[in-house]
Amino acid sequence: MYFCPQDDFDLTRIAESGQCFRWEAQEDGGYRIPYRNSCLYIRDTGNGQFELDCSEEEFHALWRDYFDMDTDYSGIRARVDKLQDSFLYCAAQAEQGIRILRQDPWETLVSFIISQNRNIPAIRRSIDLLCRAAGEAREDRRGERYYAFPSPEGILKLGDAALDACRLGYRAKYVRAAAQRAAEGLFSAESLLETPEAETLSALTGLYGVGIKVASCVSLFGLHHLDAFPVDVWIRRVLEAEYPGGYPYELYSPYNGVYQQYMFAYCRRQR
DNA sequence: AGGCAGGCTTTTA
DNA sequence: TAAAAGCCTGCC
Repeated sequence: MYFCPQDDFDLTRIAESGQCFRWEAQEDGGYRIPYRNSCLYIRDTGNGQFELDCSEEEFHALWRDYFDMDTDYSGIRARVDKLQDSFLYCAAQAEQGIRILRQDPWETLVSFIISQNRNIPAIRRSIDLLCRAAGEAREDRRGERYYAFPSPEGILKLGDAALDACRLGYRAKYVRAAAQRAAEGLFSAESLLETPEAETLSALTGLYGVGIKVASCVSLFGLHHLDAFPVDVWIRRVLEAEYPGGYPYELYSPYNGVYQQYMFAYCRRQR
């Protein structure tokens, strides 16, 4: 099918924005995207049209929500005043096309536990190894194999050696602990979607190996709390350099997380 | 109590 | 060799 988005929608900027780690770039410039029980090939044809290999029904049932098509990103960008905050204005202009995906909460939690103190290629590699080791093998619509993200039980079935082979380093014990809590029914990433936003950060930081940064990333990228504002080394530098008098969180609420994402991508592009 | 130094795996540049 | 979408532990 073909899809003509009426709002910001740039696959490459989303893929490189550091919120998702399992999109696979294809030779035709498109991407293969595994999500829940499906796997999508999507490609920008260049005429404002995107080619997808799913049915209209599946698009409306699954992918429209995944791409967060009910949120108005151009409207969110338009809230930034060019004169009042020229830095954020430039960042949002430069990174126009980014959206915050509605990703699976469990996958997002494990992914950002794995992300700590590592660069993006290393994160992607570990997640891929984990999916191959513990995820269910499936076939996409082209008959190519892909792996679902492993359940807590799937991760627990791995022995220490198998988990170490995923190159998680000292994070392996954090991943195992989260899987343990989930398997025991003491924690549910999915249920946080129904939890009041104010309680989610403490619920997440209660997990071994989850600090405020990882919890904020899970809130933003896994629970779609668009006001969550992860502060990592890049954002810390930006806040020091561009907002010496303090960053105006209240002004940009409830979309601080979206603006954070523009700034993050913009800064990394300048490197 | 709350802040800070040191350590942690592995990969990449 | 240093840095990388950090966090835990122990010390003060």
